[in-house]
Amino acid sequence: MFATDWSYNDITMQKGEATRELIIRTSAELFNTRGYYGSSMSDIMEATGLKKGGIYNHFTNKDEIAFAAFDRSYGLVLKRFKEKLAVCENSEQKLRAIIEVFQSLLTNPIVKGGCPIFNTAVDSVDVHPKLQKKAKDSVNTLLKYVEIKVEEGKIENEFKASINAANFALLLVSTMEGAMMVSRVNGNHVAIKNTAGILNNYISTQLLK
Amino acid sequence: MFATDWSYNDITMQKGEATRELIIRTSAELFNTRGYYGSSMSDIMEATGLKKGGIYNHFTNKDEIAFAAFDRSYGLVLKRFKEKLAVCENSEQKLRAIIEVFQSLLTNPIVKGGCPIFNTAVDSVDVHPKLQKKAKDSVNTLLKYVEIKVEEGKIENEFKASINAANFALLLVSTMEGAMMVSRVNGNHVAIKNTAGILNNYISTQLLK
DNA sequence: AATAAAAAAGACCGATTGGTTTTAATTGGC
DNA sequence: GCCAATTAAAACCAATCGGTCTTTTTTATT
Repeated sequence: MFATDWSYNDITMQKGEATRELIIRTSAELFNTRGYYGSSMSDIMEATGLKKGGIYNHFTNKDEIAFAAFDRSYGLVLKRFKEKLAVCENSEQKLRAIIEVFQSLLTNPIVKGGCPIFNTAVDSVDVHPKLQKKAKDSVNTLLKYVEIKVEEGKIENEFKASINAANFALLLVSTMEGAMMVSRVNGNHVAIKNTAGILNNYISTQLLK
Repeated sequence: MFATDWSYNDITMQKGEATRELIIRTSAELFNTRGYYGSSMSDIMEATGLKKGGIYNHFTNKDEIAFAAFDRSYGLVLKRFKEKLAVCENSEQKLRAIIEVFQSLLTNPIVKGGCPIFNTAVDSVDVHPKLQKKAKDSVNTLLKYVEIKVEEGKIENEFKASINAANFALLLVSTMEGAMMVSRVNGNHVAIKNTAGILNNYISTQLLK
């Protein structure tokens, strides 16, 4: 500890590091709500309160900011999944927790604007290959994560052996993400809430033994 | 008919009208693949082969092009739904046809880039209020369209009376749209195909009496 | 073929884009 | 409290953005 300490989230760091975090945190929200091309360096300057020199002292270009912002958002989403699932006692609870986390991305956002993984995927496809690659990998990691939870439920004899884990994961993720889009464009949480209810019911009637 | 006739899709028109159509048709594809801010006037100039003067002779600004492009795409999507459903003999066939149309938006695109309704919704939310309003209305029209088909199936005694038409419509549309996003970012049709299969199975086991 | 109107090209515009470089201020270890 | 290093501001840059305006070309009518 020194006379001049800088901190965010109780983590002590040097000033430079703190500024870097500020830029990432701020631009993550910009990118997630307005997209890559919808967020200009001027927007980032205004949102952070820094001037161009202050920003480019920490990043070589806009792309690097976008990558760091995505990595942060993606990490936080995965973290929320892991934390919520850690306190579950069985696979049924875990699947319901997954649905709840998706819902929470809108109702209690990690980063304003919904799911940063899918937002980045949609935002980058066909226009930003590098960002698209990152988003693609993340989407598929998320799908695999859910698939494993379903598979575990089958092994534990909670879920019917006949169900296809990969397909159910795809259904769950696609549906929640689609519903988030509907909710976002409508500016309310009706779609995501109803969809969560439908999926929870599907678990009860189709998945459980 | 005159000495100099211009045509597109067997429709005879004046040259001006033909150019206007060309601009709309071309920019609709640009906007659907790259988004509003991802498509510049220069892009539209290059894709149409026209210079700035030629384009602004038909539209007052970029917004008007985007609106016209969206209206066209939206109209074509609705048209495809209506045409495919017109030859169905019952509500079950109609619901399966709806799923097929969603799938076809990727496999046999009306406009390259997937579903123009959802793409525009995601693209415009929080950054382009006017476009967002159009997209929002279209999303909800589409949801209502599906809901009515489900409701009809209940009246015809094909579907269980217990099912919630609005909720099922939301499930179907959200799921197919989410799966389209997964397919797009992965650059293949695996997700949309599998999801269509799951939903068709859902109809068989949950909806039908 | 002449002509008025419509259409398209081309030159131009200020503002903004992402990015660089130079200068000034702050910071942290001694 | 000094000094080097880090950090950030300020000024600057070429390129591109959406858009306007004038001129030229093409079209449609007589």
